[in-house]
Amino acid sequence: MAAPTPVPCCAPIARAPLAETEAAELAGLLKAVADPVRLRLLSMIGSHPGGEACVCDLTDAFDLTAPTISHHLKVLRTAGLIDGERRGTWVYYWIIPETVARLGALFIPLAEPAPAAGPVDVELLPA
Amino acid sequence: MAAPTPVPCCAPIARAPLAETEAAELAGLLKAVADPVRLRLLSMIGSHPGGEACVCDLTDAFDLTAPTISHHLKVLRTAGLIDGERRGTWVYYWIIPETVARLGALFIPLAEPAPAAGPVDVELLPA
DNA sequence: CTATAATTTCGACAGGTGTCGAAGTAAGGA
DNA sequence: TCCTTACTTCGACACCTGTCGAAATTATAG
Repeated sequence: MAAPTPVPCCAPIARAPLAETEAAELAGLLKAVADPVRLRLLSMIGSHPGGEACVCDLTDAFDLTAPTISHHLKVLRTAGLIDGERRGTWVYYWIIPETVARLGALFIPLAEPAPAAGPVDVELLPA
Repeated sequence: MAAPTPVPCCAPIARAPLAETEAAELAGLLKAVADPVRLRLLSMIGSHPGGEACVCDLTDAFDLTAPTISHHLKVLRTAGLIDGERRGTWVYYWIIPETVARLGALFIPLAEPAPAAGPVDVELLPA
């Protein structure tokens, strides 16, 4: 089974009208990520060697106080985008890839501009 | 040439630390979409037959006044997510798929849960 | 040319959000 | 035990944002 799917067009968000509750939930997730600092935090955590970063590694990269960084990390954590734990003196955070992928899945237009194998005949929209 | 890429792991956002300017720009895009009403508007426009929708079609689906809907449409348009034009009495809007796809590209973890063909050994993160 | 309908712009206001400094908590070291 | 370091919580404040009603704009119909 390689392609039982009817190869639909467009991103999921453009395929069928979003329900009210679903929209509210997704908007919450998006709000968490719709901030330059949090976007960079997420990126720094995810790209850190080992897949996790200590808060001390993150704070120095910003012109912000520790409470502010802590606040942003809390927002990301509450949204389910990262998780973390204290290990001795330091607190480490890591990305929850499932949640990140959920965001991407909303907007991807079906297939990446990747070396897709298969009968991919992507047309984004008839314009 | 089908795959000169070294098959990287993770979503782009988790691959390398986002630059400050890039983060600011992307956050702007995300802010535009981080609202339940705008998310639904985008979805309704994109899924409308013909790929475009009249404002009159959109307004009725919400418990909001026309000025408010107009405001949200303006936010989406300013962000480059939709465009529109007046045709006679009505104003029509349509999605700009490029911009939507750009959002998705940030978060997709490389390959979809699709029947990927190739030496794909996706592990999102070593947890 | 006036009336009517569709949409946008404008001003105003309540509520949400990012930031800080000060204080609190937790762990390690002298 | 007390001090220092790492991080979080708490209050406060400026600013941004979603919403509305009223008025302006654009186009069609009489």
